[in-house]
Amino acid sequence: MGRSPLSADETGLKKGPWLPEEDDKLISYIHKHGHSSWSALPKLAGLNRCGKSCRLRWTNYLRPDIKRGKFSQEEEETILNLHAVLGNKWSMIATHLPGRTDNEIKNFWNTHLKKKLIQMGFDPMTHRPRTDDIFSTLSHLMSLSNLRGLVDLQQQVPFEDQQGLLNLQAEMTKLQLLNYLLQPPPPLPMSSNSNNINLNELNILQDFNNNLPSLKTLEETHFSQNSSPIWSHDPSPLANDLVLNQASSSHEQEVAATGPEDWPDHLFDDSMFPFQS
DNA sequence: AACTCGGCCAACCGCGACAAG
DNA sequence: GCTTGTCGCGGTTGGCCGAGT
Repeated sequence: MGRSPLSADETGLKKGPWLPEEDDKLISYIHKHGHSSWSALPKLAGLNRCGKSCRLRWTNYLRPDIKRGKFSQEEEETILNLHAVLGNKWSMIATHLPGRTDNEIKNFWNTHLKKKLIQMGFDPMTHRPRTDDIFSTLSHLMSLSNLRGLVDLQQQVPFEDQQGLLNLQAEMTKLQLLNYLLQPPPPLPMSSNSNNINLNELNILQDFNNNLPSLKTLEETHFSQNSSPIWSHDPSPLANDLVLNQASSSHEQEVAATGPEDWPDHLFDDSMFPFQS
């Protein structure tokens, strides 16, 4: 894994850091002939490297339009915003940052931005407050509203409070399903060409990201309105759409399209409720 | 001065997508 | 439809370098 310490592999091709002479050969060849075939290029250019290595060296380092130096605040914000929508699609993010390579952005993300988000208490993959924090904050809600203990609990509360309890449970279950569908980072609903994200789908994701109520809002709303459904606060109707969009299989779509009361038991297994154990 | 540690980045690997035969 | 070759992407890591002890 990673860069081999060896200078050449079993095929006799050189590996490891590039020498200035090699760079010169590659640049000179590409300036004269272009790079229509990377696999054929090394031989034609007189390089003892594999085509893959040449392509990487050119695209990540030698290309004339590469911008060097620190990322600006604007670039940093662009990366954060795009990552929130696209996830680890570095090449797609790079298309929005002229002069920056996917590798450079990936490195910047892994060494700076990811740590920054973690320090701020955000999950770097979902850009939401850390899941464990969510669960610790809401655990007291769930202790009042144990989905699997619904019947028992219902028998212990006055009849007039039961509808509120049901509402809360339904909405918490929805939140759980959403969380389930969003983690790991949402698989993008791609069109046939994986490099061309469907703009409508992108807009839905962006809108959802912008409109998803924060945990604080959810909690405040719930406590102020007591038993009102948490998701009724959502100013956007996109939450339900997103659940449907994130459901990649027909079965998931079927589940998402129905109400929590219709969802199958396997959605409520222990893995869905880490805060209960 | 010598050593350790951690951050950073260039470059490698594996894999999936795609095209051609 | 299957196989093979090529390309591009994302994840990973070796090694350099500066800061700290």
